[in-house]
Amino acid sequence: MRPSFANFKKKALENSDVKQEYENLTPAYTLRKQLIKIRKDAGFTQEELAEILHTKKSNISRLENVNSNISPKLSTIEAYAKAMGYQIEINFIPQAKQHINRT
Amino acid sequence: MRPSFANFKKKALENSDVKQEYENLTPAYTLRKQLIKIRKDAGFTQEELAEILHTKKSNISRLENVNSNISPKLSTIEAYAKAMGYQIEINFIPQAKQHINRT
DNA sequence: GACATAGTTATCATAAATGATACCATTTAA
DNA sequence: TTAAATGGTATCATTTATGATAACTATGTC
Repeated sequence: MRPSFANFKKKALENSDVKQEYENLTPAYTLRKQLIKIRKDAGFTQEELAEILHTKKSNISRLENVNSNISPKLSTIEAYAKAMGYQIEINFIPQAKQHINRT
Repeated sequence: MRPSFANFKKKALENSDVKQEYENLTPAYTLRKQLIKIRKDAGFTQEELAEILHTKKSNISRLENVNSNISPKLSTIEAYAKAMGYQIEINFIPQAKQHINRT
């Protein structure tokens, strides 16, 4: 395989639906979508929420944006939720044991 | 009121049942209790968990300890949970509107 | 076109979480 | 009574989230 094609394949996989679906299951991704939803439902813009939290809209954007690779503090999520009229609840779900798939 | 007694009352209130119950409802407090529970249920010591997470037991203690006033990162909670065989799930619960209590 | 609104991205400074080390308290077993 | 095991506390260094500012895209309205 020529290197250029290998490189193309690698980059393609990075943006593939497989990776996309995998990332959609990540707590961080789910969280951001939830944050955006409760803000929109409450009828606030990023700038309005920022003012309530005494911060700037750019910071709210960074928090909500999927592309940002930060892992927010629990208190940040709490404050965001409270400002929009929500409490947060964290549940721990037992993981199913992984086993090798023998086809 | 003499200052010494005022000071005593202040310190007493800080440790009162009222404050205790109030803090027990906080997500941070609930979280720590949940963390400790899943670790104990899985049969691990702080030191054993620390080794899995490539860190030190003192850091695990700080994370679990109620007296510590840190607000952990989401990724930290995730890693802890995963190491003990759990996934985390964050739910947003609508807050009941506060109203002034007119007695 | 000009203008406002809503959100994004980049950068830098600051605050806070985390890592590492050391030491202390308590409990339990030899 | 020692010694090991478990957990807690304090401190410092490092990493990282957050705050603040500025510039940008995209959209809609006049």
